[in-house]
Amino acid sequence: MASKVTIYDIAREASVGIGTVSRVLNNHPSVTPETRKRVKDVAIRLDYQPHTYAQRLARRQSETISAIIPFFTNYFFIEVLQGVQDKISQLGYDLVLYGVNNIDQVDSYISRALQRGKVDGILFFSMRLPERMISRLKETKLPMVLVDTLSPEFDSISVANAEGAYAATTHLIELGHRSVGMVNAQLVSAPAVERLQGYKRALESHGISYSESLVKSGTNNKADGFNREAGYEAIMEFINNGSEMPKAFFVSSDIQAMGVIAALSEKGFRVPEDVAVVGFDDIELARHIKLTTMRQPMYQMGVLAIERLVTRMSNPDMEILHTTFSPTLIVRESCGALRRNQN
Amino acid sequence: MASKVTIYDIAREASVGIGTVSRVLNNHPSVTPETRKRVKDVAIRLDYQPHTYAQRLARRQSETISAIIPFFTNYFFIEVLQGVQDKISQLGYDLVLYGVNNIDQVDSYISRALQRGKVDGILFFSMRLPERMISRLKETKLPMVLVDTLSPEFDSISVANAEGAYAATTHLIELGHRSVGMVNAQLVSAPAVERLQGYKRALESHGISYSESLVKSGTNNKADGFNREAGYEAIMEFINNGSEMPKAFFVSSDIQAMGVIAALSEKGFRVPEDVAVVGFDDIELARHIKLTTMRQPMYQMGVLAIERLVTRMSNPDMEILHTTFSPTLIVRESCGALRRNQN
DNA sequence: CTGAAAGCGCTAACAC
DNA sequence: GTGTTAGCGCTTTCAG
Repeated sequence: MASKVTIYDIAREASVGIGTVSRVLNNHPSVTPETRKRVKDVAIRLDYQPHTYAQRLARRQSETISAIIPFFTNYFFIEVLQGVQDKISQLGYDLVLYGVNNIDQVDSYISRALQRGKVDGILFFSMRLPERMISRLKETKLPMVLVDTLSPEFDSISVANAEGAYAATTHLIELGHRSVGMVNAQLVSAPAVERLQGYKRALESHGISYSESLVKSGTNNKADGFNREAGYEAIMEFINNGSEMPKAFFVSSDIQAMGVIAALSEKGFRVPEDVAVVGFDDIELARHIKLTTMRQPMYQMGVLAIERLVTRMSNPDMEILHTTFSPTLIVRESCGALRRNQN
Repeated sequence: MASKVTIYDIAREASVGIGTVSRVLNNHPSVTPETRKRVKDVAIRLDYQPHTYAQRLARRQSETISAIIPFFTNYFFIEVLQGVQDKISQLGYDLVLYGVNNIDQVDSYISRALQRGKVDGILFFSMRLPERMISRLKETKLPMVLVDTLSPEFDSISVANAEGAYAATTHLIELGHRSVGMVNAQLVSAPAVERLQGYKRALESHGISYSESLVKSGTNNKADGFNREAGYEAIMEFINNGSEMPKAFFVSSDIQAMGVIAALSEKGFRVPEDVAVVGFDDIELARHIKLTTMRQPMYQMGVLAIERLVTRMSNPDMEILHTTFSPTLIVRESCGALRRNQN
């Protein structure tokens, strides 16, 4: 029998008014210890459970946060999501998930999250925020934080792409490489642009001149070029162009690095002996294929995203904050550093 | 300014009662076309949005489904989740996600989902349903469907493990192998038991006698032995035992197969030339490492899970249904079949 | 400190 | 057809 116990039942059994019951249940101070105990006992005996939606309606608060995430970035978001989930349930909030399989769903999900009273805040992941939505979002004043994407109008949590690319490239240079190429994603993507900058800067700081012919992207633009095939194609371009193969590559994502390595070994280049490779992201896969890469603190980013959101909720006029995390270099075998050390 | 428009505002502006407004908004038939239009126009002009929780309270329906999923099965659930999400939003429901990072969270999440009126149904993934929860679940009569796990008391969607194992093993046998071993997970896991059965049955049907010494598990029991290290260890056991290495392996999961292949190549066995391997799951990784495996129709399972749940919701006394999907063999390079064909 | 009463915004049964 | 009214279950004044 589904418990249909309401505060009225408790009030009757405990011979008090519903107001008192409500106070007890919400730990309101002004209740005598005696009545408090009496009410509590009855509540437990009756196995009372509050009706979530009645509370939400009366409190004018949803205790719910929704996350709009692209399912196609898979690896990244799943780890961030774990941080989000842990923090969110620690706070007693609910997480309603809007997983985007198709970019067209974004608008409708935003609209849904915007329904009056529906959620207290939104987390928006990895996608460009549609221009036409910004004003609506601003109007409703619904707190939102962006994760892995940017907009001057909203708080954001992201990763220092340029810095990470700088570190990755520098690592390769310090390993003795003077000829380091880059396999990048499409430049429509902000992270791709930033990672390219970091790469250039690293070259520059080490007195190596930048050569456009050493950076390739592939043509497959699924996920803005952050995909395995694009990595594969990029290497093939080097080969088909007859250009000389660099001795090292910084690749803008691990998943592309997969393709890079496949193409390389298909063409007889050994990694890392002939060509060293460093990726970006540290997806779970990276560990398995022993890829040296830049790790983003994904779980932490999730946790912080919720913390920031909650802060914003209780402090709507707080100045907008953009936080960027520094990725850390994870040295595995694909860069050749370990082997070198052993000698 | 956040729209605070209620049906009262609409009623006033359109000079009708709130009942009529509600009827129009809910497409109730008994309203004149004229008033219907008038009300609709006002609603649009005022940018009216229903208050979700007021509706849920009044309708005694949450239009929400919650999914309790283990985050540690990563690859599998994320694909299933896409099916779940697509179907769920097509039905206009909300998905509240309870991601389990730690098995202890299960009880508390179930309790939360069980809160009066909170959700219309639950999807429970991949984990053993805690015994002590079964009676509570039954009592509340809240519809629930299990995905990738079983209990006689609830509807379930799962994969035909024995059948898949049979197919995988048979494939190896048909490739000419008479000595095929199995690397299995821990037998506390139902899928592991079933996959072992399928393996045995395949041997038997092809007149090959089963030998216990050909199946190993490794000792790492994280995720019930469905992990990379366990696969690695299993192969090492073969080597340390001095037992002869089988020429082919059926491995109970792709992630274990990763470890198997790593161990094999570390010990100088080439895959598939020296040892053929077939996995199970077809996680995304499998494609990258060219692993032959048994594919589970994950997206479809997600879609069906929601369909089943919705059916159960509108038909509580329906007989309990257990659906099993047949996995399909995906031939890639690790089994040696492709190479063979080329000859 | 506590009870009564007035909402929160919507649905649905009931009259006319 | 349409307006009125009574809830849905809880929170929160407002008296006392």
